[in-house]
Amino acid sequence: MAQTRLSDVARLAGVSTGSVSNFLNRPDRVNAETARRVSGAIERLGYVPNTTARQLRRGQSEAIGFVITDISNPFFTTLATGAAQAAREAGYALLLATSADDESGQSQYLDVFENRNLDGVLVTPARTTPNLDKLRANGTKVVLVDRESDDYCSVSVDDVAGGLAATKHLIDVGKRRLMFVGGERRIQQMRDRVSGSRAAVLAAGGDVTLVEEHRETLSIDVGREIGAEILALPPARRPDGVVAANDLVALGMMQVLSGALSIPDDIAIVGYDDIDFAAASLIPLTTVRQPTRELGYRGARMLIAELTETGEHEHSHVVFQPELVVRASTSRSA
Amino acid sequence: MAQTRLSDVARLAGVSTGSVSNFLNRPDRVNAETARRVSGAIERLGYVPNTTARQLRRGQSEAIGFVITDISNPFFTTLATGAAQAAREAGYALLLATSADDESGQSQYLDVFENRNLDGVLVTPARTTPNLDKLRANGTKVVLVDRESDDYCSVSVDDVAGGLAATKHLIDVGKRRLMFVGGERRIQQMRDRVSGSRAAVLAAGGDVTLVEEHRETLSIDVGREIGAEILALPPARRPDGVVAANDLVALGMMQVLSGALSIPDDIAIVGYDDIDFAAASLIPLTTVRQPTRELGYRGARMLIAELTETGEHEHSHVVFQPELVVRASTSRSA
DNA sequence: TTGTACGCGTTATCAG
DNA sequence: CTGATAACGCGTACAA
Repeated sequence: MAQTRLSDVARLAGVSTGSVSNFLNRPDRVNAETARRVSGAIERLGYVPNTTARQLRRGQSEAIGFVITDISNPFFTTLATGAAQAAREAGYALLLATSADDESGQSQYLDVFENRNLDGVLVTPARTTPNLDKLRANGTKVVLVDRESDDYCSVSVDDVAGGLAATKHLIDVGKRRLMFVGGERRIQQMRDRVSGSRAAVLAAGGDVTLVEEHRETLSIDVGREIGAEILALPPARRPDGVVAANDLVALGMMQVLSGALSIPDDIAIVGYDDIDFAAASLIPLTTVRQPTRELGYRGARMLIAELTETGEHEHSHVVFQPELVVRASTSRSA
Repeated sequence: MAQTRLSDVARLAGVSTGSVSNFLNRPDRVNAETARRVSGAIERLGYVPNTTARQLRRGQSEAIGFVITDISNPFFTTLATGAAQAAREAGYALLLATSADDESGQSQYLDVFENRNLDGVLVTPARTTPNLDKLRANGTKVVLVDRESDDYCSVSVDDVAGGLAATKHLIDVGKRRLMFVGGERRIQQMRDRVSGSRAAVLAAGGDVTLVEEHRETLSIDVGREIGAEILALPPARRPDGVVAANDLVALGMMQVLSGALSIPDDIAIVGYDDIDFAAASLIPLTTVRQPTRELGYRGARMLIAELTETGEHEHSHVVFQPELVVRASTSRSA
């Protein structure tokens, strides 16, 4: 496609390639007349610099990656929106990839980026833990989002507090037979939310019970399944309060349950994340709000800071506090 | 940092760089013994080829781009999922970008990719029409998704049929005072849906009326606004049937309306797209289903085909038919 | 079959 | 401030 290159511009402008490059990258080092001519030539030729060559030369891509483990969950896309904004502001490209849980069951996860020599990646909790150390050894910076670790920079939310707040709220509105619906126990995040939930139950004293239900994935469909299971139970054994580990399951459960039971009277439901659809439900969903966009934004900022900083790097950790948003799914007055 | 390179592998294996390269790219041209040693050296060094250099040399990136105009709309993420799968299958990377409607009001749209020398991009309808011709002149292939044009390959859905089906359905269930809620009229897609809707009204004869409401964006919030406006109307002037141009607005409207009116008796609502949340609503939403994932998948396949084909290119166009999915928001029996 | 050498388009260094 | 030139890491003729 006969790409017009730097040297073409130089020739047309009657200057050297060095000057064109300078004009592009350090405009202050080139005199006005030269600048004018170069700029004119670029215009006339419709020249667009070749990023690949620049990358090769500079040894960096000015691009960061973010793999979305579940793109159908608005929580992750909101995270991505925040990250994208930070990237844009800093002149970085954000390479989004969807995690490939392909047929073989093999999750490719970060392999997608293995090759694409990004300057850094944002990593969220997932079933399959990628080999972060290998990535780092290859010179790629890593920042953990919505997850903590001593070995990496991270931005996260206090999940123990979230689980606790959700559960305490149910107890406060008079619920006693509680159920916690969570995801993979392997994910630290899930363990934290559960332990917050347990702590709340413990603090409430003897008459509150908590049963736990864990599923591999937390989707609307899974929510429907669990809802159906609850309906199949004899009424006396049904929970009267549910803490769901994300809004998707909560919404799915609520759909099924609202047909047969009264929400929040017979059964109250708390979700997690506060995705847009939580507030938009016909019975608005009480949920634990995470500063989702902010999470993505700060994570990306942190990553870019690490990329541009000189000298020794010190891992930093930001922990946000979640906020319980009370709506009609747990409270008549909300 | 000190990235291990091809020559390091060559030295350790005791062969030339050419042989290592051959081993990597045309394994058939290298003898077994050499292959063994190269492979061993790669293993030992943890060598990963530098994609940037390869790109520069080969003049292509094996990456395609897709910009999501509204990442908070699951319709687009589903589209992306389909495209991602096709890309993955073909060994391409899919670069997702979120369209930057930044503060300045300037939509950057495809500019994000301008520089990143992708082999091709997938383009969806948007307020700002990017300069596709310029992109193409630069050697980047373009395929339109969910939108048609003679000058580019495209995958789309028959929007006239969709608007018609939705509207006819409302008329069939006895609605007479219809309302169409659409987005920017500049977008061809919107015009098509409206004209389908009008055609249905016309076909129904005299006693059916249709009012149109157009908004710049079609979000849950906008749906709530319009819902509130409807409630503010004197009952006799309220529509009894609404066709919304996407599920988001429909869901937002339904939330507000369901508080004061009976759905579908007082007012029936049809959405568009069939995102997951349409079926998951407490009153499941009747909607016009688009083969969304398939749309993304086919678009990407088409693009990749164009990239790998030799000889003359012939633009191809695939048009899917939408399917009305009847649920409780328009029919008691559903 | 394998090795050598050159070039992809850019940036950075270093004289001038 | 500008120009020449050497890398960046890899792929591929071409020669051996």
